[in-house]
Amino acid sequence: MGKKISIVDIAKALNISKSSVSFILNGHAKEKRISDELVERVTKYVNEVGYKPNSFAQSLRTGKSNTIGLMVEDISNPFFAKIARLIEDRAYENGYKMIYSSTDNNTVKTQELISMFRDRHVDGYIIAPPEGIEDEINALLNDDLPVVLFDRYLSTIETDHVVIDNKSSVYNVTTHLIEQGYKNIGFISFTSVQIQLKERLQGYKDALKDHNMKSCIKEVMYSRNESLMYESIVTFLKKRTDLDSVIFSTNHLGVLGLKAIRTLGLKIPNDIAVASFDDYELFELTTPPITAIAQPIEAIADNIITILLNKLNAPTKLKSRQNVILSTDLKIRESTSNRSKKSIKKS
Amino acid sequence: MGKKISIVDIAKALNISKSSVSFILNGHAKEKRISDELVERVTKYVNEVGYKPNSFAQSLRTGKSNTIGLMVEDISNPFFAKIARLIEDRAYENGYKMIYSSTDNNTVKTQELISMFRDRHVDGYIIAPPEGIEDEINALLNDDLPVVLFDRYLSTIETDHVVIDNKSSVYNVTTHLIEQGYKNIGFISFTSVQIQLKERLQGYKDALKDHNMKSCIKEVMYSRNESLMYESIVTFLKKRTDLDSVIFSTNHLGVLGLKAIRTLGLKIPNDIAVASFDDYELFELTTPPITAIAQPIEAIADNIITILLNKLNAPTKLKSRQNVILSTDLKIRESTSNRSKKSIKKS
DNA sequence: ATGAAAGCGCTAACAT
DNA sequence: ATGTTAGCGCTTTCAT
Repeated sequence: MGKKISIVDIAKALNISKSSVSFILNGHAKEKRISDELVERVTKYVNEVGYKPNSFAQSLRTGKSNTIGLMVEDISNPFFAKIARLIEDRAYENGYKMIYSSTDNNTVKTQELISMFRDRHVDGYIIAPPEGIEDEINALLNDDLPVVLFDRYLSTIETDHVVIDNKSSVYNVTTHLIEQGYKNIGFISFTSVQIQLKERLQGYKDALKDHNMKSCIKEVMYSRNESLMYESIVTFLKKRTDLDSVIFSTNHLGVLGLKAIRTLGLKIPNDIAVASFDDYELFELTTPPITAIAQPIEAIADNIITILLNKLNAPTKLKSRQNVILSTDLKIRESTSNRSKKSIKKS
Repeated sequence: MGKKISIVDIAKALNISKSSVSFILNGHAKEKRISDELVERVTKYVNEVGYKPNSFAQSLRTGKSNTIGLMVEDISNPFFAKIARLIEDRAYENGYKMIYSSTDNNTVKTQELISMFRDRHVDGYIIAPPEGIEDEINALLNDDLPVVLFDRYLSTIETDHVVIDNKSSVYNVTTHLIEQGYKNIGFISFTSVQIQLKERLQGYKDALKDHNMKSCIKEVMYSRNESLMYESIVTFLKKRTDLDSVIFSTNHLGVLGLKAIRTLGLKIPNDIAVASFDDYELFELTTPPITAIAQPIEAIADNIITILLNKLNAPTKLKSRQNVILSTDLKIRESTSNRSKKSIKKS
């Protein structure tokens, strides 16, 4: 079969040494001053027989795998799926393969994953890190492996990362709700010490504080069992009927929240206004459409892969750190439309 | 660094030969009748120093990569993203890594991808094949590489596949619309010879024929440029104001269609009833919720990976073929509710 | 300008 | 029961 042909075979066929073939194949022909005629002959033959180098042998020899490892929370989450797709395209263009995995924000699973990626000699790492993974990341860094974090970073670790301005994004949407006349704004997030969620929460708190309003926070326990989280939101909304609006801190929660609100028969925005982090196709198509904080997905992916490729190609350990903070786009839709008129009707 | 320790190092440290170490590591201790004491000593040491075999050397030697390659149309499409996630979990449980890629239904890109996967000695292939890829698939099969097709199959190729009953699914939803009193049912699909789309179309045609109704079909040209497809749908809907209902043949088209309908200011289901292939979170949350054909995602993923793992572990080329055809679940929602009452009002 | 040869880390057939 | 050894296919140093 085609795959079996090796560099020796082609050396034999052409009656030259395998190292010459290797040099030519790797573009060292010039510096080795190999005759153009030979180069020509080899290239032609290689194309003819469709020779492909054995990547294991190559990697075994060079220690490089031409692979980028991507670890996200959940590859089936639309936000991460889009990012993955964009990065994948750029990586392939640059001759890199991708291998990705979902961490479920589970530290142990992530440790295993990192270990597995290392076994496979992944050349570069792109990670949306869960909590408690500092040591493993540091170990990668110590071994001079390029790592780019995104979506969140680890405050105790100095490495490149691409994130968004979570705090001010939520500050803005909260302010928006306040300006629209909402008085009792709830905030629904996950129980988590992940920095991006903490920042989002802080943005909410800051905005309320600046307006002398009091907060109402619900932290849902993350679970792979959707209905558990859903029930948790339902219970909360049932209890806090005083809320006139609510902000969800992720698209995942936003979707669950919308289901809960629908089940409870609440009307948006009359009974309750809704805004969510992460824009999502769905939010445009609901009735009414949902106000959302849109992350600049293309820019995020673009920054990540650009930084990583740079590090991969860098002469050697240029110890420069790039921390990119991108801003978001608040898409104001009808789910948070002006409350004042309704207030008059209702109260 | 930890990664540098090799089988020779541990042989040296323990003052034994590297083959003994290898045998023990690969579980051949019994058959080689190696003393339990030695086994114990080696395992202990290995754990202590955190030795991990070099996967390239292993693969180079054995020709196995413990990797499964997955090729889907677009990994950021929720249907494929979910499938990928489910398969990934099962694969990891069984010691396999996943590497996946989006084909964009582009034959040339898929050829390159298959070639790349081969270079990497992927052990098994899971593919949602685009048109015109028969030769490459056959080549894989000829080399006794396990291939499982899904979502569609290639009629000229005999290989395992997992698909759903497209024709009767669409037949059913069409019949449902007819029973609800709809008289002018449109069908929007992609211009494509992909078998699953052809079958869906056929289901639609059959249902209309059985009820002596005439069809109205729009085939949208696929493009990575969303707005092109969107415009195409808008134009169609504007022209065919006689339609009282429409079926979209994929979730992608369904979402674009909903946007178009919203833009045109049409009310669902009064102005136009809507049903779509592929259920999707979104379809439950729109107002009204959209009737959809739900694919049994878990079952699909489960069948795929089970078949593949079986082939991977099979003694040797057991030439059994498994063709699984799963049935779908028609989720009837308000977007296709009874037309009779409205007809009275309107006509 | 070209070739010989070492060796990356591992497995397994073949000794002993 | 344990050790020796020959590669897997490639890159690259060193000789010529």
